[in-house]
Amino acid sequence: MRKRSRAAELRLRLTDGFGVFIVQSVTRSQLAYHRGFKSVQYAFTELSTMTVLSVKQALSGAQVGSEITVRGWVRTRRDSKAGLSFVHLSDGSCFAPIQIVAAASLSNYTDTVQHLTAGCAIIVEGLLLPSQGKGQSFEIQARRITVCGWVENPETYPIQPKAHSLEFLREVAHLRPRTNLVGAVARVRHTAMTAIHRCLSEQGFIWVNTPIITTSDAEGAGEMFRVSTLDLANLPHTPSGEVDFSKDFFGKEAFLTVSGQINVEAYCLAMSKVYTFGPTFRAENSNTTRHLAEFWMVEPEIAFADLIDNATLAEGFLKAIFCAILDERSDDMAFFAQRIEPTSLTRIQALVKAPFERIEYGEAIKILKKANRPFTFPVEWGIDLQTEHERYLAEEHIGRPVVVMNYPEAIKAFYMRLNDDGRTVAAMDVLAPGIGEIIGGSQREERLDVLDRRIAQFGLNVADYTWYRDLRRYGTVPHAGFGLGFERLLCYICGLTNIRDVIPYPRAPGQASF
RNA sequence: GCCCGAAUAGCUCAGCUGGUUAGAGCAUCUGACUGUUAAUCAGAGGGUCGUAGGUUCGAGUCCUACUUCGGGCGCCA
Repeated sequence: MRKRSRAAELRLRLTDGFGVFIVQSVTRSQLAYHRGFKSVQYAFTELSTMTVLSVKQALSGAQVGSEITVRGWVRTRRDSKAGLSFVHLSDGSCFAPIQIVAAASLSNYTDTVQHLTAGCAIIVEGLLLPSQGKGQSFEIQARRITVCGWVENPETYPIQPKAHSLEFLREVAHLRPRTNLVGAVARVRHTAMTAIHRCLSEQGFIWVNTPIITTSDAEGAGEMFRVSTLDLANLPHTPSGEVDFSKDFFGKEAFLTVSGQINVEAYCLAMSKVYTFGPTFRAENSNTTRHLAEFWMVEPEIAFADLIDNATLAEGFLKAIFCAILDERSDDMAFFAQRIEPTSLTRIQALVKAPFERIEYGEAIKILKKANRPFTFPVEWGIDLQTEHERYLAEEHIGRPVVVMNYPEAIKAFYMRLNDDGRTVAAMDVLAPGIGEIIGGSQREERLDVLDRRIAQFGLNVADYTWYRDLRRYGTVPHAGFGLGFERLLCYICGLTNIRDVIPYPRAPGQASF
């Protein structure tokens, strides 16, 4: 490695607003990269004495009366020929932009400030003051405004200060985080993800990083994406004409995971309370507003637990996430309630207060039979609930999320525990209005003999489940868990109806741009 | 995979049973005005009406195919 000259480094000191020094190294090549941007170099060198605040920190008012610096992207500019321009600046740290008051006396007022358009990246130094106008509590009286990056053609910049269609925003996935909506989703997504880790960790759960690549094609949760380094144009074959996967990278067929559950069960039967949380891949040709080919799933698994414990865990878990959103993202939630779905805020406020409705599958069937309405799919004990049935239960009959438990054994996975009635398994689904199934889980079959019968009954090869069966041979215990579709949860929280709007870069059949 | 719908300016849309030069709001540019709040007012620029065929004296409008997007259903989280 080439020895890097210390002299080639320019050390920059920035405060982050809490008085903590950040020392940042900028190499010669980085400076060369910025050679065309004089203003950037200028800003870097001048920043050493400035207090850099996020918009969120600035709007808190804690540093009112101080000279501060904020950096971000212009949302709107309004001019006053009387000698003022108002620039709304956003940096993603909170929902609200901060208002920059730019006086005509600024040296670059006419040639720069008056040409700022939506999307321009700027650095603003000035005095943080209580606002003289209505609509915001604090604003910055600019002393200096430096343009970091212009918008090369304002006429074609896609993000304008107006309502865009969600369909259009999906086409500009790289710029849509600059909108109110997608910015709010990004913050809520982060908060929900952080809350999941925090809430589980506080209850003693261990986060287990189950593999993304699996050689088990027996996970049974759907079509899988193949992982291979074989040359597709020149596949090796066995004497019998099959593709010879022994020549492949892993020496056998490999896929992207469709669930971490099987793997996390092993850690559950050692660590007691565990969860896995990561990306999950399904190669199903699903074209709906609630399916993605790549999505994130959190799967808690608890030992010495039954289905009731599982449902209780799921309820407390969802409520903890909702509470965190209400506590930490009230600004974004107010926006969703105002512009996206009026009930998005009130429904999760109500939900954290009331116990979840829990009904037996058999009871759900009775309710659906009594429903005074025609269903496309006839209702009979033994059927799997269709979307229309789930919607009726969650949206009309109950009016809020509902846990349906103990489904017929024939329609659920082999690993779910067979109930004493012999015809149902200890499975549960949490159904949310507008979204449908948000959680699917079960108590797992811990009895080896019953598990073996189930494997045979489902026509599965017992040899594929050697290590899974070991867990039942060596110190088996009742255990249970569930999977929560993270993006479906976000849809419910934000009141958005298309799952492609709550993940930064959605992957779906025929769709993997960006 | 199945069914339905849509495609007109940078964006959101209007454009009637086919008929002269395809409109509006926002955005952009110019000007006026104002401690403004997705400001307001006046003006200007901006279009191969998704693509390719067809019907017709004449197609943004009707027909066919294709492409892309959206919605519903199935599979599921």
